[in-house]
Amino acid sequence: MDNKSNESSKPHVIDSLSVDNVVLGIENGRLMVLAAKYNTGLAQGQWGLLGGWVSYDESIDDAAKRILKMITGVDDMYLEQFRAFGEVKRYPAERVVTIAYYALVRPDLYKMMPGGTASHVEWRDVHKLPNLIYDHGDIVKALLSHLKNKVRHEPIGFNLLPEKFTLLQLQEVYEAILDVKLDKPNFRRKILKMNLLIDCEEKQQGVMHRAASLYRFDMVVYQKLCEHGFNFEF
Amino acid sequence: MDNKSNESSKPHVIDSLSVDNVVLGIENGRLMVLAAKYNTGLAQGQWGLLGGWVSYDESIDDAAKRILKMITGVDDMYLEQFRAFGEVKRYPAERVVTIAYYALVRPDLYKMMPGGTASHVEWRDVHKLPNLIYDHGDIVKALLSHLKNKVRHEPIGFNLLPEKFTLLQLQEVYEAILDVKLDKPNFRRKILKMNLLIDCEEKQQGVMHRAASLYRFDMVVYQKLCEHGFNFEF
DNA sequence: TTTACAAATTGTCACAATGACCATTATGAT
DNA sequence: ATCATAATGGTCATTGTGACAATTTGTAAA
Repeated sequence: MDNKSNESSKPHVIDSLSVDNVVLGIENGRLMVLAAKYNTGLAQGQWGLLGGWVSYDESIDDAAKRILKMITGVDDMYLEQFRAFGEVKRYPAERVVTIAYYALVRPDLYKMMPGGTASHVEWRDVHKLPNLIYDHGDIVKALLSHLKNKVRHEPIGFNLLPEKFTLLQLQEVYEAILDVKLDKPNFRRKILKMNLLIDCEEKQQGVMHRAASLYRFDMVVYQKLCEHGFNFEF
Repeated sequence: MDNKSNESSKPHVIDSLSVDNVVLGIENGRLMVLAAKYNTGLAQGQWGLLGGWVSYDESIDDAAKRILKMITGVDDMYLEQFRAFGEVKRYPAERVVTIAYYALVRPDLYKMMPGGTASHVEWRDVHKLPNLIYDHGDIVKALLSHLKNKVRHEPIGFNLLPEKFTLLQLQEVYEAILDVKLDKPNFRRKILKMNLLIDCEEKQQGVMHRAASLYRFDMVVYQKLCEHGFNFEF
């Protein structure tokens, strides 16, 4: 967030430029976002995205990573730039442009260790968000709509699912993001035909019905599809 | 561009934040980009994109428009944000993050009136660009690759073609951006089937062969497809 | 041990979309 | 009239799609 605290680290930050990270994950088939409760500055006591100032001597990509780590303790998350938000009044105290980044991850994989400007960090259902500071609500909304689009042209799931997963789990990722119900047999047929998945020759464990086969992504194909795109209408 | 001149308009600009516009158009089936030759500041005498500083009291979108107008005299161009470029050393003199915008237009429609920091403005073939200042070459390259992708999911052409155009002209737009040859009958079939075009019931004039029918975009469908996307594999 | 259930998986079928072509038509120029 | 050049129309085999019905497999209750 654009939290300008009173300590004067002035020469080291660009005080008109911040970064805000939107970390998304799926829990029980619901799309969740990581929110931070701030304990200093303008945003004190309020919820917002995982943001902070860009330092003078780091790239914006590095700033996003550093800030994510500072707030959550998490180190190894792949962030992608979404876009800049630059309305004049978006930040109340002064003029601040922010660059939004996002990540798609598995909530269970990361242990949050809140630090820096945030006192808590929590997963929240994207459809039941509290009011967020500044324009962070708009950022989330814009990102969700961006993702709905993106999902149709690029494979996703690699970061959202465990290494080995069932077809239904993958389907649920799509359903959570697109917010629709899909036909199981047809989903299976289409996704299998694109050669993106490798059969692990293993079965799901501990379910009280017929166990599903486990699959993993073929990373070579995955990369290629990410670059060249494909069509996923459903 | 990120041209920090020596006049001190200091309190009015965010001196770590610039905007760079990439204006693209098609001329004789070739994709062209608008380049400016600067006459002040660090970039003096060199070619670059259409850039400048973001003022303290204008949104970044407004800054992009203002700067475009300052450099080219052109007022009514639709700009869309591409993304931010924020490597530490991208600008030599100090730390500057830039936000790239782009437009797709008809070159013949705009009369350039160079002004502000630029002495000339010229259309250049994107595949035969001179060396551009800073990371402007990278920005163009990244944008072209972004467009190749975008074109497959959203209709384009509205700003690139005259109001009334032939199917071949539209096909040439796709060919210029995708840098491939397409099959004429198949292109026709596919594009017509999506209900995006309205037959003007008019023929092309002044060609020395069978005249083609003229079409125009159905703006309602066009908007809808822009939002919801579609599949354009070819 | 049978039965009921839940979900995975396989299969079918009519229909639409695609890619690679070939064929026909229109029009100015020679 | 004939030619050159594109526009436009059509064929056809193949593949992809959506809507389902049918079958299989594993757990758990009767």
